Amino acid sequence: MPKRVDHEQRRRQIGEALLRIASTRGLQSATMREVAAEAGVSLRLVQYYFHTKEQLLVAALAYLAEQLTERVSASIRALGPVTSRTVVYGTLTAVLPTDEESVRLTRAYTGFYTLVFSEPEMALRHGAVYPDKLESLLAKHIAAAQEAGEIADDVDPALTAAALLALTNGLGSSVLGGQRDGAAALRILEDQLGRLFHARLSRPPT
Amino acid sequence: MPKRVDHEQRRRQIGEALLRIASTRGLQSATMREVAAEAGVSLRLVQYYFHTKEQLLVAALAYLAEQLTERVSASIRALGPVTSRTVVYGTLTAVLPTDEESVRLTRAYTGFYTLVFSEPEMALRHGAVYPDKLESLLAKHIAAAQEAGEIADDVDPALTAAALLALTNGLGSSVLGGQRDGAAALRILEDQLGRLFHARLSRPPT
DNA sequence: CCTTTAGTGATACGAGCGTATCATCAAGGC
DNA sequence: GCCTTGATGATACGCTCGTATCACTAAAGG
Repeated sequence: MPKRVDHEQRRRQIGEALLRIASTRGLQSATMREVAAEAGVSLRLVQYYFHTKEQLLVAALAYLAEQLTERVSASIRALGPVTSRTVVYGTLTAVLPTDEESVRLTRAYTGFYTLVFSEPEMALRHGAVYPDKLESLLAKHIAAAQEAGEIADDVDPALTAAALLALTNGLGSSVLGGQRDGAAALRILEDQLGRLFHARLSRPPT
Repeated sequence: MPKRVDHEQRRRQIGEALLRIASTRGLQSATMREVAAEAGVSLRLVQYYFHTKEQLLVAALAYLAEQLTERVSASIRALGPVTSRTVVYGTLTAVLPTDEESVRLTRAYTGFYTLVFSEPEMALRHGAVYPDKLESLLAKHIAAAQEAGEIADDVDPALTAAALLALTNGLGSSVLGGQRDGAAALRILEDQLGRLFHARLSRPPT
């Protein structure tokens, strides 16, 4: 066999070119030709490694999920010792588009998310319901914090986890839509989180 | 002048055909030809009333906003006497995709919202930042409920209004994405609203 | 009556898209 | 040392899109 090039590296190179386009010009302008130009390769090469555009999208989404989970765990680690509280804070703030990297990730992710609306069949062909895992993870840690007395007893962990995730997604959309900046969104999220944690302490019976 | 047809009615007929497509097959498949077919007219007629597609989109968005505000006020009215509490509840639950009509409206609205991501210049050419007005309205009524003792004093009306709106948008997206159904989303929203209102009463100092 | 003009229809154009085709090149196995 | 086969490049095809063009109709005004 000739040309001993690393296939996986090439696929990554192309896949991340698509992500770069998705996070700047939007996923809808990530055409095969644009991706090829962004990756610095020929159109034929993109077709060679990904027989169809759908395959390319799926691979790129996998790379994106990889980057996202890495960012989330890094954000948790940065908050010091791993507690239920740091996991919840770290997870949600990592997803929120506050700095350049998270804006990039959120923009790309939103592109794929909206793609599901327009092409539901494609979403069915591949499993990948990422947020569901996050939600149960959050619910678990909320319940744990509840047992530790950091969260009021009458809080429903499942409902609250879903609410926090939906809140964060909604805030992210508003940031991307230019309605507010990342700092303002973070303030809103932290207000809600602060109200949830230590609810017993900060809420006197006045 | 010949053919005494009502121009505004014709424009509405075409604009609502676009909305119908946007809420079923998605806004991206609302091409000029599809809209013409859906409205039961020729392509030329669509071009006649809307010189460009952008004009058609803008007009359709105006119709959609009209329908949305009407639904919101109807939802508030249905909750009985108009109080700050019913305004907040009515507004948010009206936006949430729980029944067939709200699913239609939310789907169409989401289509336009995602269009802003891909075509930011178009959003700049026309003002129309609908949610900002809603947010200040909610903040006003939260502050009023606070004065009436229905909401805890340490709640920040502006931050909370933004959070509720973002939460509702996020929940709406999750419903449209098939992550949960409208009833589940409503449960999550009502849990949060119930926790906000009567915070003093339902939160014993235990 | 017939001219003007708003309304309507069928069709064409150029661009961009995903995908397919054809030819070429380089490296190992016999 | 050729020949098989994986890797690469240039180009073409068929489709759909928004938009433009050309011709035709019918009703009001002089």
